[in-house]
Amino acid sequence: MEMAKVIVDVPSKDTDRPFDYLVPASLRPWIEVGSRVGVPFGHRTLQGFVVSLHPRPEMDTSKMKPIQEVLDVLPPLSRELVQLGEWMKERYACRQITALQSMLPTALKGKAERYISLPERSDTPDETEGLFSLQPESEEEERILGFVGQRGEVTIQQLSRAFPDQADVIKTLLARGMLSEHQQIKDKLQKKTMKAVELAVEKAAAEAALGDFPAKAQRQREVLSYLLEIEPLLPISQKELLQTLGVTAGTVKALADKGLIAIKDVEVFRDPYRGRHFKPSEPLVLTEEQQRVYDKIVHKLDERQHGVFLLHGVTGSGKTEIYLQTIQRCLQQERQAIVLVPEISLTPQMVERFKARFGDRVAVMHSRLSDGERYDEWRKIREGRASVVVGARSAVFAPFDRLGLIIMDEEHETSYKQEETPKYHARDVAIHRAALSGAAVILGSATPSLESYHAARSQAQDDFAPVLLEMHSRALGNRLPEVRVVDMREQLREGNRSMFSIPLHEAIAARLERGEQTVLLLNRRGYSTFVMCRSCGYVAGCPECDISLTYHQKSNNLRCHYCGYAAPSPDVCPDCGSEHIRYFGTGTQRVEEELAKLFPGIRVIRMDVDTTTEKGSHEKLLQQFRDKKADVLLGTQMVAKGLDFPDVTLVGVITADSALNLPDFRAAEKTFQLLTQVAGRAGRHQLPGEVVIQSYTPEHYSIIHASGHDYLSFVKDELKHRKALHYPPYCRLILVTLSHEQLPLLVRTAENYAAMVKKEADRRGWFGSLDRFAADALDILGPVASPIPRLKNRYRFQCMIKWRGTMDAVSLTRDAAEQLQESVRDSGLAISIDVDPQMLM
DNA sequence: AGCACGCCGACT
DNA sequence: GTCGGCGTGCTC
Repeated sequence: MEMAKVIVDVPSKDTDRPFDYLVPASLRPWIEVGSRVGVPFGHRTLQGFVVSLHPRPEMDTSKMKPIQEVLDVLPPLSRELVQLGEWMKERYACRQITALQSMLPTALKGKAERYISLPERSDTPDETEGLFSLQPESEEEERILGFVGQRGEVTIQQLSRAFPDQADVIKTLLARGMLSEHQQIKDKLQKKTMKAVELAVEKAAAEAALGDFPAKAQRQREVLSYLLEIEPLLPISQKELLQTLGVTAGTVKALADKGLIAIKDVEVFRDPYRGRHFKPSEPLVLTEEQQRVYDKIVHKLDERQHGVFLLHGVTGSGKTEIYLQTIQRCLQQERQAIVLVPEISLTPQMVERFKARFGDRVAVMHSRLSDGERYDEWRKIREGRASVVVGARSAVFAPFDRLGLIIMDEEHETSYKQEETPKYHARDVAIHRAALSGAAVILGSATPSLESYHAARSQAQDDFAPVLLEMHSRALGNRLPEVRVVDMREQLREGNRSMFSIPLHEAIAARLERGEQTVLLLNRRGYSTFVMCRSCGYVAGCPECDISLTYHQKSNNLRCHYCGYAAPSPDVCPDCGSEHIRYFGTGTQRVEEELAKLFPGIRVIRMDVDTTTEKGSHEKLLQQFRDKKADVLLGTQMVAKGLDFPDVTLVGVITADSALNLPDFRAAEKTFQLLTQVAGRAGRHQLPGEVVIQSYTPEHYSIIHASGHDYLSFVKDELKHRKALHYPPYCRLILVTLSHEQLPLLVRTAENYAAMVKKEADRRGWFGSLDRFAADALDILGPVASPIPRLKNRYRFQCMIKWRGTMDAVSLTRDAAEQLQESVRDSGLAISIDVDPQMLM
């Protein structure tokens, strides 16, 4: 019989490998590489993915179990995606099942459902027959058997709801073979859930139970008294409970079996969405510059070979039209295309441009879709009803079978890096996926990441290094806007203490007079609105995460934006009792207030996390601005992205350098990118544009070069710094974060870890300063406390590994982590590995 | 991750 | 002796 290798849905070290199963002849026609199957695993049935098929296995098949069921008519993964999963496992040090699961909509994360039924009559007597009675021995048993017999098949949940406190009787019936159980995978077509725990009995009853608990059940007692003590109004997360009390899931389950507590699946969140209609559009005539770029890409498409292009084009140079026309070519070849855009710019206007050109053949994947809607879009792709997908990061896994082109717009955006496991970068995944299917990749940006630009310029004999394509002029022939940098220190010296400099003030006034519009950007990165006491310096912080709480005006409370902790905003200082406690930071509200003071009657639309949380509010605000219902659009980063309004002739940046001093080696790059993006918002049409940038460090090269629209000079300066300090693109990084509840143990363990990595690298002759001219080099920095030193009651330490060369540094760090996990018996230790991290703070 | 197995300390 | 909690190890 044929056999299949299957990756099962258990994300742990021991099970992170294929398991062998027999392929029953009856299922054979439905099983391919990439099929989702239900397989017996230990005492349960699990979901798994077929990663290979073997017609005539040479190994011993006697111990193998057969695949139990096939879950889909069309395999949800292609051979190529399965291969991509293997690559991700090595590249990002994640579990293979985690990589595969991340490619699919959550609707396809099936879980076994346990069904109870009456056993089939068999002629051959069961061996248990002599030992047990096959007749019901009590009225209770009779009632249960009757209930099951009447329905034919029931779930455990139904049965235990109908017969509460009869778990033991049911178990006995199962053991005697009078009831039989089978498991089947059921798709989770609903929302995201987590296991949560709550008391199942009245408080008094629980306290009573606590009293006459067996002395032995110490752990259970702890759990129960903890629940009584904190008295949660809602079920609390099982995971957190286990971490807090240092108990195992078994203990919690024992309590649940006793009926004292209940374990439930609780919905985490959900949000709906609605579609729209689109006017058709025709291809535009390309400029000479666009045509040259187009020809190069199409040449590669026609070869049907893997190729990567870095399309560097100034804002307004018409990159989108290049995307549209290359996609058209790709479709003519009967191949399919993926368009990746940053989550934040995946607006209806953006989608409209693609739908207008390609109609129904466009599927859209964005994070605001509900699981059900996302599943529908996914099926549209899988079943061949769509041949173009426009989507955020995860759309790179769209289940096309004849992929010809992957486009990544705003290639430099950090949101292409997934911050949860698997911590992949969509750019790298895109390039590797394209290599597997002979597709072309276009990375487009006005401000390419230094990694991509450096790779393109150095043109190593690496297949994956992009070919550089440049567009220097705007498609409509208009000029880039004038940029004026205002030195805010000088303003202060001249006695202007307002957050608006005189030039910006005058420029806004002029726009108001002429009936033109203004976009104001508040670079809030690096600022937060925290609460501080001006008498004693007390700052309200999160009790579990050691970071300051953020003030939210709408709800007048303080929140931790890492763990979600919320507390009412204090009226008096909790430390010294002073009333001089207030919130600090340059919030958009404050700018709005000041604008109203300076320009009475000014109409402002404010766009920030507070005003755009509601579904659709983002688009609504932009539409109002487009309809000229306001003079000023004021916002954070989100106003810098891809917006295109004809009457905007002024862009003001309130503080350009607020992010420059952050402990992040990409601070200058991010500042330059943001300023360049936002400057590109002005004067895109007939009216000439003006940009005013306010800065406290106007001499900084990122600000000087942004004001001169001079990407090349910026790159030159920035690369000098990167080279001197050994940062990407001159080396690669791996960030290893260790966390534990106990600080001393954590520190010891982290030091151990660094020593282990050092020792192993040394053994291979890699370890040492990157200053040396060795081809293979590795340095490890730390351990040091993480930028977030404590999160959800766990201390965090990190090591930064810098490396270059052809070595496998990822497996080195991963192996060391696993070795360490084994040596520290305490399971409370968590180690996270982030390959090529984006967020360093 | 779950679930059975088996060790070992508190009860009849 | 035996019941049951809780750590250990395995899953094709």
